[in-house]
Amino acid sequence: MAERITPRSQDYSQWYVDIVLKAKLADYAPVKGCMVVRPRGYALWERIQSVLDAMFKETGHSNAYFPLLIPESFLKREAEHVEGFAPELAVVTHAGGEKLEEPLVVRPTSETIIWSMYKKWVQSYRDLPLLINQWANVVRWEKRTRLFLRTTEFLWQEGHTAHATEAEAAEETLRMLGVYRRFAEEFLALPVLAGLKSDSEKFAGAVRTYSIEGMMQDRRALQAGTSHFLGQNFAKAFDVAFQTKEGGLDFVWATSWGVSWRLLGALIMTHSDDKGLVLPPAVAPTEVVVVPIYKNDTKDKVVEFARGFHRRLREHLRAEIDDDDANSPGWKFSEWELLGVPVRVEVGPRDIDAGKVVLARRDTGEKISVDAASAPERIRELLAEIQTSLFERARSFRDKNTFKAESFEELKAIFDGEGGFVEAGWCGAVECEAGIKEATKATIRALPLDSPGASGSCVSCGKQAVVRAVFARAY
RNA sequence: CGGGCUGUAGCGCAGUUGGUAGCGCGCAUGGUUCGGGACCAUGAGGUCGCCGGUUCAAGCCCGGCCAGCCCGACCA
Repeated sequence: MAERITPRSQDYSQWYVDIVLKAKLADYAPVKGCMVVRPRGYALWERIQSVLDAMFKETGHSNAYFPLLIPESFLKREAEHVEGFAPELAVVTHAGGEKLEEPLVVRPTSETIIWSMYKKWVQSYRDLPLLINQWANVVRWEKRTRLFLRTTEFLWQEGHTAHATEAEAAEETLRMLGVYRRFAEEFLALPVLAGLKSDSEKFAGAVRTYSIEGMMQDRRALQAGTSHFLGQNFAKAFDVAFQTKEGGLDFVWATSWGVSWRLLGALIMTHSDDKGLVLPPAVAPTEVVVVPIYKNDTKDKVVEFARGFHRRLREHLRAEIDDDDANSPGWKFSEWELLGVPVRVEVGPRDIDAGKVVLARRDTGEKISVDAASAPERIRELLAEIQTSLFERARSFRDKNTFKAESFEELKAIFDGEGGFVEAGWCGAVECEAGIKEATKATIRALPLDSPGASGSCVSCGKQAVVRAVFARAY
């Protein structure tokens, strides 16, 4: 039977859920809000991990691991931090058959336990910088969950760095934002807007929060990664001071930054279509699949050829072959499209006789017949083309749906319509930000880093703007 | 935490005025097929979300509970 995917035009949310379930990326777990990542989804996460991890190492970071359970009192040391996270904590009160003296919080993020350790490890400027990342699971008891985008438990990485100077920490914050941006654009083919968060959107306990924001196909924004400049907030809360080179005593300057498996949600909602998943080749666990097409009398010849061809492909590519007898070629075509494999090779008796194979692109559906001998090279070119083309397509969609608004009426009109990213002047007042959210459901996604700065008047109150802000409805 | 919807085979669903459960897909076996989701035959698979009530009899009626998803407010 056709595994029907709800079309995007009919119900975008349901389309997203259908893709996740039917492309076998994940499934609902028995616990509310929790999700099982299936092998096809986990393979994607592993690709993300391996590339990002290499980028972190290149920028001087090392991996470590801190415990899942955090003494409840640690969370309370930083006032804003506890206020921000308290409502969504899972707390262990009993263990080993007894009530615990002090409840243990299942980490919603690891700043507090990490800074409690940094206190032991940092005495001198010679101990700095401390550049540590961890790959971990965290738990946040969210009211409303969505596969990959917001689950009760999720996998992520969190970098936590300690520096001797404010400037160095500020530089680190932006460096890692840059790493995220480059990773999103070059690897995931996601064009992202990099910028500063407004105070109301910043991380609980941060001085400044930066993020990268992608535009999904429904024109809503998705925060795809964050990098926080924490100032000396956590150093003060955990009393992490060090001897400076000059002999003085100073609190350490900090950053933290993270991306989660939410990136998979961003990938899906940016590139996929009504036939299923569409993956950028760089992230696709399988880059190319070979589908032999045969009748009874040609089966041996075709399968043998296809297997040989597959072996050649495997020398340089992540290649699979689907020579399962149970399904027809048409069924296989649809199935591999659903699973998002970027290039499909079709090999039948006609092709073999002509010394050709057919290459089918997942992103455009286009098919070309090429010489079998040069096909592996042609496939590699095609994969590169697909990678570029997906990025360009997404960027062009985003640019087409990015607007400037000079007045509240203009801004409102855009969000009364299809929405998108709207750049507008902002005076910096929380009342104006809240008023716009009230009227349009759009929030400030970012104050763009490459923005020309203040110009014109605030889109809400009309006073002199201090920054240009990008508004959008967000996930 | 509000609003909506839904719990019946692995999945999607039907089940009439209450009468003791069925369809499609999938799955298993065998055979025929195979260039865009093939077909035939045979077969396996169910404490109808849970508890209680009404009744000779409950998937269906009544009461309560639980769970899940989707939509909002809050968040990666």
